[in-house]
Amino acid sequence: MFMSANPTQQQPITAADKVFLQLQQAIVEGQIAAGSKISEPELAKRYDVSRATLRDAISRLEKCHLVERQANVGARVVNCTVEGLLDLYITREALEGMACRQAAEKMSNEEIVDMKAMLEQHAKAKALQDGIAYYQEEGDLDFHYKVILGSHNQQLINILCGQLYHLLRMYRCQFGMNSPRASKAFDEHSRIIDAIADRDGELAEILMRRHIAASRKNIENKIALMDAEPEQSEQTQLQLMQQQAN
Amino acid sequence: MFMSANPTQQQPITAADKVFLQLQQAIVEGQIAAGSKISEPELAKRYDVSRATLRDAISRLEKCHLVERQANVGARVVNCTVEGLLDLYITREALEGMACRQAAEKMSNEEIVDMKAMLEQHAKAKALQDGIAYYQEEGDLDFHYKVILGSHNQQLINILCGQLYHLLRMYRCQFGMNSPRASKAFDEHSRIIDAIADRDGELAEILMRRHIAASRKNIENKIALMDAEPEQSEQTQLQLMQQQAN
DNA sequence: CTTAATCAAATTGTCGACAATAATACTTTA
DNA sequence: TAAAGTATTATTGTCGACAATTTGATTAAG
Repeated sequence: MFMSANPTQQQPITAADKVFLQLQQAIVEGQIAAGSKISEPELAKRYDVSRATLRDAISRLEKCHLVERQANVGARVVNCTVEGLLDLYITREALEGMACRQAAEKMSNEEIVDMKAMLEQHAKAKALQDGIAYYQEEGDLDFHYKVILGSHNQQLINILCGQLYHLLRMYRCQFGMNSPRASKAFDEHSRIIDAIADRDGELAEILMRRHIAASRKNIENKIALMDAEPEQSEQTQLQLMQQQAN
Repeated sequence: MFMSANPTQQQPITAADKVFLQLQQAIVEGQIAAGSKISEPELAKRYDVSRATLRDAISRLEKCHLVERQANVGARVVNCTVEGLLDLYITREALEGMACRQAAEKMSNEEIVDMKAMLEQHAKAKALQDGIAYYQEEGDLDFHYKVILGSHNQQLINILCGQLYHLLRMYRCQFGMNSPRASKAFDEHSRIIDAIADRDGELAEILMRRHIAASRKNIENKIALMDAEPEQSEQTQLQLMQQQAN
């Protein structure tokens, strides 16, 4: 099967690392509800660490924009709003577009060969009609991840892989995005790699921006559709947003 | 005179806030040397706070990419390399370009009027031949700051104002960038505002990207020039990069 | 003399307790 | 009864001390 390495997950060294990773997963998957307050004493007891260690973990969650802290008040998990999701996609369009342009200029030939091989595997899985869910989730992230790394721009890599990546995962989990655009997305990925292989940075950026903008417009359409039929509750609306973005 | 509000500087509430702001300034201005190790016991004594408080301050410095921490080893101030500077400008080009596009779509008419008024003041100061240094430094940052806020995109605002802004200031201080492009930059600012006022997001993005790319190419030219005359020391080379970027 | 191993010192990670601030419950007053 | 003020409780911010790890210095072996 695919090697589904979580791009940003480094193995934990210290105790605060472990708590950070556990909290991160709990927040991304919604076990700790979006918008809920984080109680330091409670979580310190639950994870069996001191408050100092827990605070260290929380400060790292702040770095990935998963929680927001207020002085003398405490930390809250961010709440997933439609505006926040659109803001995130706009930001990704800018950053990943530029990363793609840089990748076309800076990737080594080996890296390009590796990426083509990865896409071949995706194609096989797709043809075999199995592992599609896998491709839809991890496979898509892997592709974007490799392009970002290919930029060889530490600033872009830090922001995209270190910060926005986990927030994106959170939105995908909480809004239940299942991506029926899988086959279309695969073709788009393919053309992007071609542009990179041709060392055509300008085209590579345009294609990546379109690729991400298409997902965003998909979401916007769903929103507009929901606004036209306002008999649904807000909660149901969010659940209806399943099967859409990639 | 101008109201030179530091865009991102919120007034300190807690002790860790004060230490954070002092350390931030010290690092940006080079009083704490780039690349140097941060000794927790030493700085805790110097600023007369406990190590826990100091560690909290350091974790916030990490968020602005001013220091990098390694488990069980400690924190170091980032070192200012030419590659890092170019990476930063590339990232700004992507993010501020998109912010400018969004600003053209989302800014209120009042905001646009305010920004035009600000540019008028810059023009007066420029005509009067005084305050030019001011315009070159704070004025330029104020312009970019207003455009970023105008995007009304919290993600872009957080990344640009909360993180990259201070790193950019650090590079400007340490490389002594004085921006002789002031008058040219002023014209570019002017055209960007026109595009925003016309609600032409596509043009606004293109102009902002060119504006930032021009500064980057200016830097790259200096580098190439220095590589052609390699008799200078690396330290001297960095100092020679004065008078260039905006 | 160089390299490896061992030991000592310093630094980082973690903990529990106290102080300061915010949130809640209660009382008092109009 | 409603509103404002006060007191109580709980949470966050800060501190000093101990444990674990790294760094360097010293010694031993090749």
